[in-house]
Amino acid sequence: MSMTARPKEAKTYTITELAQEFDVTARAIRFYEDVGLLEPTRAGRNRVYTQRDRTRLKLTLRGKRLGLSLQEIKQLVDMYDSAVDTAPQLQAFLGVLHEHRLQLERQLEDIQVTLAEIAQHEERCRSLLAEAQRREAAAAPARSAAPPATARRVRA
Amino acid sequence: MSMTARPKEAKTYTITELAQEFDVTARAIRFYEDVGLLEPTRAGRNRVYTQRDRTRLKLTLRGKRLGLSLQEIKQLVDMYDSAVDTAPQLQAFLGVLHEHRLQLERQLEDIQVTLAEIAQHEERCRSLLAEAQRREAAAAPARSAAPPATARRVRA
DNA sequence: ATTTACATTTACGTAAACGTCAATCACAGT
DNA sequence: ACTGTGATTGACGTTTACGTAAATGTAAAT
Repeated sequence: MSMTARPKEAKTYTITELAQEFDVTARAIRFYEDVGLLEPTRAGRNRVYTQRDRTRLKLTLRGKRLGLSLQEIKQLVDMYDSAVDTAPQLQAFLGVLHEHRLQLERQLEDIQVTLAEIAQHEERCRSLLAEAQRREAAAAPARSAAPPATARRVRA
Repeated sequence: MSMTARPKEAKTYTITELAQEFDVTARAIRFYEDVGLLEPTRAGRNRVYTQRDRTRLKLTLRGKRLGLSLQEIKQLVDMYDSAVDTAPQLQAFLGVLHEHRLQLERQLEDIQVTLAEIAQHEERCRSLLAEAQRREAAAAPARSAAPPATARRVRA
């Protein structure tokens, strides 16, 4: 029986593994540790990241894509896996969640508006392009074997 | 007849008007001018913003909410109201639009995933809250006239 | 003619989020 | 024992996006 599977020990990651998986630099990952977002253990000198760290890194990068600061991300992530049980704590948590949701909903609106605008631009662009190609066809009549240079520069 | 309406001259804005309308500082607006996002004319020393400037400012702030840098915003906004007519230009434009759309779609996914997670957190939170309130009711029996202090701290 | 109240310009300051060395350390291969 | 190869640790540098303070101008109110 092969012994490659070790169910006892939870899967861990090195810094380069995480860096490659999420396409960030090791420097960035260490920086996230300085900020308090990650808390890897050590194997001698080297960092060892747990599954929890991996998840928090993932959430961190998602937060960044959404335009949050590392501090904001830390607040949220910390809340998300901290144990709250008293009523005031829970109320505060709900308040933060509500705020976060409102912000995301505003952002969602921004995105949808922008996507609609992009669709319009694309449409206009394609019609202008068709027109330009008609002009070109009229200017360079009857040459189907060797296509014009500019037309070849079109990317797929 | 009142002469407050002057259809000849297009509506313009002062820097403070725009600052108030969009809730940003005048400093920020001037900074956007340094970057090349706005090009107000002058009335003597003072800046005069056209409708076009207002629109570009609006787009700028929306871009910021989406996490774009001012440089990225400038590229996009410049493209959007620049006149392109040659085929290669149009192709390049379409390429940029495509990239922008891909990024927005990724962001939209991030947002939807996060909103779903928030909904879960809220649900769990409310159930824990209900439980906490049951515990509290058991600990402080029969006191409906003067509600307990902690329960009063709950925000609307 | 002052005072008041903004708007502008110039310039330095700053917080965030890393990048970029340089030096040290540790271990694997030869 | 020597030599990479890669991780770590300072420490300083950089870019972005303004904030903030000081000096100046200027139009309006008293």
